Amino acid sequence: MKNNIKALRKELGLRQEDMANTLGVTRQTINAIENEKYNPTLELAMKLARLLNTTIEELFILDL
Amino acid sequence: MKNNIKALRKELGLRQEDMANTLGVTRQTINAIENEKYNPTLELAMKLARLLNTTIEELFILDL
DNA sequence: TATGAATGTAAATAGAATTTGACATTAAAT
DNA sequence: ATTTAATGTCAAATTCTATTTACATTCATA
Repeated sequence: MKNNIKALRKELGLRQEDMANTLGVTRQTINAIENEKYNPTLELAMKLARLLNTTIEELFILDL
Repeated sequence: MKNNIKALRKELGLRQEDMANTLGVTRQTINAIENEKYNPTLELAMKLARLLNTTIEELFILDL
């Protein structure tokens, strides 16, 4: 499961902490998802996609 | 978080147990997701969407 | 090169997803 | 009306996600 959160995040000029605050999670959670430490829940992933003005399918790539 | 898994599943003539088997989870997990008992992980949600020939965005509706 | 801001990371813990096993309910068909 | 398949549900145990706290590392810039 890869993703391009970091690229999209930087396009918007946001820090991990900014995203964490607006999504109501911690900075470490955002960091862990960006660096593919684990799979987020669907709801958090959808909020992430919405914040980054994109879709789940464009944000996350299920490698299989 | 609503979804239309049941409708799409029946269009394909699949049972909950069929989906569970192909996705490598238990029937109870499929049932719980269909009946909105909890949010699945992103990976499972993506596999579900792929199995049902649709996208996350069309399968799940984040009510907010 | 030194300083601060942003990011990476780790361990412990809490909390939620999923499994297991079992039983109840519904739907379909005989 | 019976039987069987399919679905709904529940409790306990397990696995994994997510939080918290804390410290290390990278990166930019003075």
